[in-house]
Amino acid sequence: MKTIDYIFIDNNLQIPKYKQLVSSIQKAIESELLQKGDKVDSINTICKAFSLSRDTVMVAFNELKTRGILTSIPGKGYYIKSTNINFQEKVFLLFDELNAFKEDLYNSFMRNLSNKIKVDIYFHHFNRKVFNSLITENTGNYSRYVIMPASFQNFYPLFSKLPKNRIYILDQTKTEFKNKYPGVYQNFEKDIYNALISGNDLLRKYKKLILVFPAGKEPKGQLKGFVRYCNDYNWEYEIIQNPFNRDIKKEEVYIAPNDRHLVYLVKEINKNNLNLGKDVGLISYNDTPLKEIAANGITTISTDFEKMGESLAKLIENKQTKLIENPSSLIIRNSL
Amino acid sequence: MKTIDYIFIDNNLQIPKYKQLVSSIQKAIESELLQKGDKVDSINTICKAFSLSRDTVMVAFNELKTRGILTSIPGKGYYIKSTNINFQEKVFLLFDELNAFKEDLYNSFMRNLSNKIKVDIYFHHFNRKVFNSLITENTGNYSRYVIMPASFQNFYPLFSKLPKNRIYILDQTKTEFKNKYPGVYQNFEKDIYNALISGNDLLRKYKKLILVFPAGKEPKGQLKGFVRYCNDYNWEYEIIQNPFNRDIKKEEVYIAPNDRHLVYLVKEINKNNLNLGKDVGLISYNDTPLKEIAANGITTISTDFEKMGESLAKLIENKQTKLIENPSSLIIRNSL
DNA sequence: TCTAATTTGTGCGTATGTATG
DNA sequence: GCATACATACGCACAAATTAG
Repeated sequence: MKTIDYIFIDNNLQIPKYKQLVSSIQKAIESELLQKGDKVDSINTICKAFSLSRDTVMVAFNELKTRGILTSIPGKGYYIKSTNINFQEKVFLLFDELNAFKEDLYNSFMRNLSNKIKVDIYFHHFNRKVFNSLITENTGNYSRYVIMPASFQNFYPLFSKLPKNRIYILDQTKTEFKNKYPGVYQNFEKDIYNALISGNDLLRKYKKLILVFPAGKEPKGQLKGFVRYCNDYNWEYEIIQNPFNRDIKKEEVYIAPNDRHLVYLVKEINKNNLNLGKDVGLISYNDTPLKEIAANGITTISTDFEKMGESLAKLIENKQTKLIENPSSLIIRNSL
Repeated sequence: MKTIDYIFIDNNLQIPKYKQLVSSIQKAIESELLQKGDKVDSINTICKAFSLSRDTVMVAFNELKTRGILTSIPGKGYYIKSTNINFQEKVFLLFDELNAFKEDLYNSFMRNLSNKIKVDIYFHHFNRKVFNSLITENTGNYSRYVIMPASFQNFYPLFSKLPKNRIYILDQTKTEFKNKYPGVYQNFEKDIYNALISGNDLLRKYKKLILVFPAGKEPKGQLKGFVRYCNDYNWEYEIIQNPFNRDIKKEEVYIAPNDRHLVYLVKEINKNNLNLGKDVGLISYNDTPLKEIAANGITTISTDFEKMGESLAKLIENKQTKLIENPSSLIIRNSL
């Protein structure tokens, strides 16, 4: 029988065998007995050599895989992928797209996470195929999976091979999987509804509300909440796909979730010598520092991305399984 | 024994041998070592030359056959049928940090890249250890490496195991490795120098230039270019680490590369009833759409991130090895 | 081309101890 | 005392990938 000199298993010890195996490999890396790229003995040889169950070795190797230390190639074997044994956890973070307010979310998430946790970031760009392949390709290589599903439907089957209780849904959720997966989400419908109510006094000087809703990436809850508010409070309203070539009239309020639309609207309002915040109202979505000084202050409906990052980090650090609704508010500035 | 110079098999590598064989042939076609119609060495010569099993070679050749790259003539041998290889390019993209103007750069890069190329994005957060481990851990997993080295020194040794001619330096470069690696870079010193010259007429109404330079992440070229301009044009100048608690006086111009400093300055200027663009000047760095409407328009020194993404995509698509200086300009708005 | 050996990956069943309510 | 859930450990079978002869 082959002798393996870097693994030590003691049956009488209190420590579970698979954990002894994990720390054996770690120590072998520390003492440079095992180096990057080295092949580790196969599951079968190890379980025979130490009379362990195949499963026990598998459990140990899987943990090392989720920490990024080992990698496996079916039919070939296990290899040392990284000699950095400091990370206890590796997080798979799947965003929809890179944009300005992700900066706050991501930085707050990283700041609130202990440095024993490593985060890899991916983007699916609202492309279902990319979304699918990123998840399936990275299955098994991370200890936590944080996923921003955008408005994709029916993606549970993708999760079937991910470890349960290690999945977190970010930003969006549906009633269908409430209480099914933990995470932090925006209640889009409620947020816009309540934000508009809290702006009732300021809105009174206008006659018509216009939501700019391109209907691609935007969450449908926004639309629902807007329509519900308009109906409940007897507003004349309109939903448009974009503001371009539109004749902007006095006593209109525009709600523009997209920043390029926002910039266009501000410029058009100035060009037509309309007074922003008096003749025409403007409400933006997702706050960034610059909106405080843009057009003398843009009123914004925004979820608290700092808080979202913090809540997510806490969920992961403390292994909690809550579903947290992220706070949102209307930040009132001169544009309304 | 015959020497075969276009096949490379490494038994210690984690990649299956037949896959190494497939990519050897592909790379030989790419580099025009093998051309359409060429005869490939026979299965027997290859399996003897590299001590492989006959089957291993067969598996590789069969895969190349089903992909339409090879064709076989019984009794004669294998021939290159098509040089149209569509093997999946994977790009390793290492950014410094996630921030608002990366959005433009990244989106333009992705838009200009053919969609068969996959991009994984990483961040080193100006942490040298993270920078090192991300590169070493991902060595061998990608066909292209795009690296934003920030102001790190002496990182060539890290590149030794990366495939040569597959490395691109982004955003920063040093005279030391000009002409060594292709890429797209900002000439920070020249850009700020020329931008300020192009603003000479507008600057004339002020007396003192103040650069807000936190001296951490910011490239030193900015500082050098600023000082050189001030000396060449006889300006009174000052360099401060941050604008907080500073008494802002008339006839001062602030150059604020950091957006939080920018927002603070605008608010302070308003609070002190100073007239932005008349009493006090303000120049920002890195343009984003919102800066057009912030404080009635913020004058900005900015490299063209759209162009940077486009140039980078073209370098990769066309396998060029140029080092491109990205265009930069002073975008004049009301704040100066 | 066929057969065989080795390896990872997955699924299912079983058993034991421990913690929780 | 009982039911339940969870972690640990073992055994077996089968699928799919890799490599060899």
